[in-house]
Amino acid sequence: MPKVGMEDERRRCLIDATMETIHERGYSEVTVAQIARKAGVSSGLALHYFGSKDQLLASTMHHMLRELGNGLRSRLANAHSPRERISAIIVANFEPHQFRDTVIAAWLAFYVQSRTNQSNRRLLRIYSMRLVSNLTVGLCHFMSREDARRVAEGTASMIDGVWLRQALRDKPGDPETAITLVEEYVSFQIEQARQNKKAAALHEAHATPDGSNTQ
Amino acid sequence: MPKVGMEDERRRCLIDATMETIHERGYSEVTVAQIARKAGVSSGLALHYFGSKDQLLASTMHHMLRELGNGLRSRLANAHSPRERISAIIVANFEPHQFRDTVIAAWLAFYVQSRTNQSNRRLLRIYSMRLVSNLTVGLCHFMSREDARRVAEGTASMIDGVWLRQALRDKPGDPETAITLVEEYVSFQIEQARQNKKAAALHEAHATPDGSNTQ
Amino acid sequence: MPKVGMEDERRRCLIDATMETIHERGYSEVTVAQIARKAGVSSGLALHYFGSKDQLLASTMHHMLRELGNGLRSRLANAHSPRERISAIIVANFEPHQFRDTVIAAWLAFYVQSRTNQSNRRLLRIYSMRLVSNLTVGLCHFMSREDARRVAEGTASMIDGVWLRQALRDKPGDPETAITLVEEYVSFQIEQARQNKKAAALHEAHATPDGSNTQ
Amino acid sequence: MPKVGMEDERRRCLIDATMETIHERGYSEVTVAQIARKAGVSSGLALHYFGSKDQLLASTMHHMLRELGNGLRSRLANAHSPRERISAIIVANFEPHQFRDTVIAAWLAFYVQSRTNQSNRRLLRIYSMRLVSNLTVGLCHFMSREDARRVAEGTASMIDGVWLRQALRDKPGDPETAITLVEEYVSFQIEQARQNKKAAALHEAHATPDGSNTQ
DNA sequence: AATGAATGAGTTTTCATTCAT
DNA sequence: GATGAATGAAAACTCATTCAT
Repeated sequence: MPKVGMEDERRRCLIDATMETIHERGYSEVTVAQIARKAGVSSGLALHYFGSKDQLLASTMHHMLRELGNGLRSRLANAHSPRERISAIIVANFEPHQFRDTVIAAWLAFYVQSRTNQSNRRLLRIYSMRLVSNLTVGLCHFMSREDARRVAEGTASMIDGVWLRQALRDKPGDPETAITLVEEYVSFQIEQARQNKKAAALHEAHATPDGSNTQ
Repeated sequence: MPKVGMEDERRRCLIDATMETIHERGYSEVTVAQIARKAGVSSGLALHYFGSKDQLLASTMHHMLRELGNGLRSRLANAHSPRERISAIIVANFEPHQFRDTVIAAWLAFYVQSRTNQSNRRLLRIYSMRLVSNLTVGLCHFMSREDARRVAEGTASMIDGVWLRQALRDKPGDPETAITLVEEYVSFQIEQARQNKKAAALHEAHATPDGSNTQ
Repeated sequence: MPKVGMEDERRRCLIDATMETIHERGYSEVTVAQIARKAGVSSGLALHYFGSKDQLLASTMHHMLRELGNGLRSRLANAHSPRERISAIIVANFEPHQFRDTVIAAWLAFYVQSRTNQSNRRLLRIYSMRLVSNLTVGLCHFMSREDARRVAEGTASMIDGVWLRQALRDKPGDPETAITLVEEYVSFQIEQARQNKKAAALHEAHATPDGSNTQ
Repeated sequence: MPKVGMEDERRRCLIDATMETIHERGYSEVTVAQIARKAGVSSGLALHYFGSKDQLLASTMHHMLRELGNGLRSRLANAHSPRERISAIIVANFEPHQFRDTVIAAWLAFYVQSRTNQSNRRLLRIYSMRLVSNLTVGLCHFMSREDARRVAEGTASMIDGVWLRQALRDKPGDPETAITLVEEYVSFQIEQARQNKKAAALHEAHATPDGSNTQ
């Protein structure tokens, strides 16, 4: 009994089923038949909607990136200072809906698999660069551009590392703890930058009390 | 062209070929035939030595864990203070031989795949717990056990995250940069703990002006 | 060219093809591809229906046992005396549809192969014990239980032996001749039992001239 | 350490190992490696001695036929009457050395497999025809040639059937019981023939009291 | 002579994809 | 649109056979 407008729901349903199947069996063991069964449709229909297994997988990754992007965008909309923007980015990566085992499993699978899949790789790098770039812009308010880049990279590494380690845990992930861990790293770096600046200014004052600028 | 006594060399050769094939094609696209071709042997021989594709993959993971463990052990042997031991653990994770694209690719593949493979999972968790435990022991010299645990987890996350992100880079990884990033995190945490302790002591002094130390 | 509702016919077709392939090539040379080709389907479909080669072979044996059982049951339904029941059992084993080269070849293959296959062995023993038990019940009307057992075993041996020898013949088997051979054995045994009984009765009469019968 | 005259022993050893392997795994599961391992030699040597797996199997069958033939010949040498010769043939088929599970298993395997192997088939038919022919010659002393053929065939069937059924039993076969079963069949047939002849003679006497012979 | 490492042809099995219904 | 029967290409795996040692 075909219904109008069913298609979008079915597609969504198949994408969810794809993530769950990756979670349950692992990326390399996923079959179209399993996904279709979990989605409650025939394997023929799954292929009909997405064209091929590869395209179904690619669409799933697209979907996940879009969800993450949407979350980030809405978090950023409510951030009104550089520091808040940095936190918004971190929090967006541990949104309860994202930081679930199913999503984590799918996410890592795509992450690793992207190494050898050009089109997925491109997508993921765009996302990843945007993340680092957003962080860098925020951090630039507190430190040199060079340092900001480095700290942004460190922050991104820590976010990704927390995800990766969560994948092997038995207990569901706790966004709070994860956020605290990353926030702490950022805060230390900002504080350190502040102290360095102060020290530099002090040293400056001592070295050139006549007000001449050595830089 | 059978040769006697070649078995160990051949096994090693096949394990290397497995890592390279994972690197080149991705875990889910690996076939025994490709591995065997790269190792310069017939697919029959690969199966003969390892029993099955699964066991070849498992043996490869075993091998990688052992290599990493050996490196860590020899680094620890030369570390003579708690702080040095912490650094030794970090450095061991970015040993030039380990921090190569081929090894990184294989490593991540197994990491993610272990989520759905019980025996691999067990292996990896043992390794992972030992890493965090070693770090915690070292950090306990500078902070409370609770904090040490948290910082050790953060350190491990950052190490894993750096690996993960390196997997998607085009340029070969730079151990120096990676080590610096992680070391900085640890140093900040230790420094922070030192300051907290000092502050606590100061506060204590105020509270008990007679100079007695209750802790 | 998929058709709905074909499954049962296809399964039956594959089972027939299995018997024919065993007949033509011998059990140890049978391949799924040959069976599928003979049945006019792809090897994938054969596996799809039966799960594995082993299960296809097991299903074929099941089918043959069921056919034989059905034949026996319908023959027994029309038998109205102990002697007729014995004959019914014998005739059922040489039903023209069963006593064909193809069926004989498959039958013997399974028989011999069951020696080393636990689940097939169980099936075949159940059938074999039922056959001997049925014969024994019938023969008990003419002789002691002990003799009946022995004669039943002899009858079964002869039936199986006739099948075995037919397998190596060039000419198609002749049910008539086969039945006569086995019937003759049974008739002799029954006749002998009758004579023994009479002799015993006579001897009894001599021993107890008053005519009383102690038996 | 090659020894002169070892070859024959090795060949014999491999043939025994072949029979045992057939017994343990079943004809269709036999591999050269298993046979060689059981014989305590390398698979290369097994092939070196026999040329190929097929030839090793064929040699094993040859060997078994020769053993059976030798046994029969020595039994016949001690038989001094037609009736004794018949018994000798029967007994030879249940010689304790022959009527063992290992030999039975191998024997049946070759029997069934011969259906589709021309050279084995030829061998087996020669043996089988000789058996029936020997029996027929013996039985001709007691009945018409036509009846003798039929009874010989029945006897052979019963012998083969007893072997076949023994293959599926758990308990080791009992030659005594087997021999009794077959002997009984032969005795009945001979006795019956004797009675028929007497009846015919009697009837003859009545019908033609003048002594004329109607053939 | 004897080994067993090595091969590669052949077999089972899986699964994405197609297509008649 | 929707199904799932059917295919066939590709993969894992087995094993007889070869051959350097």
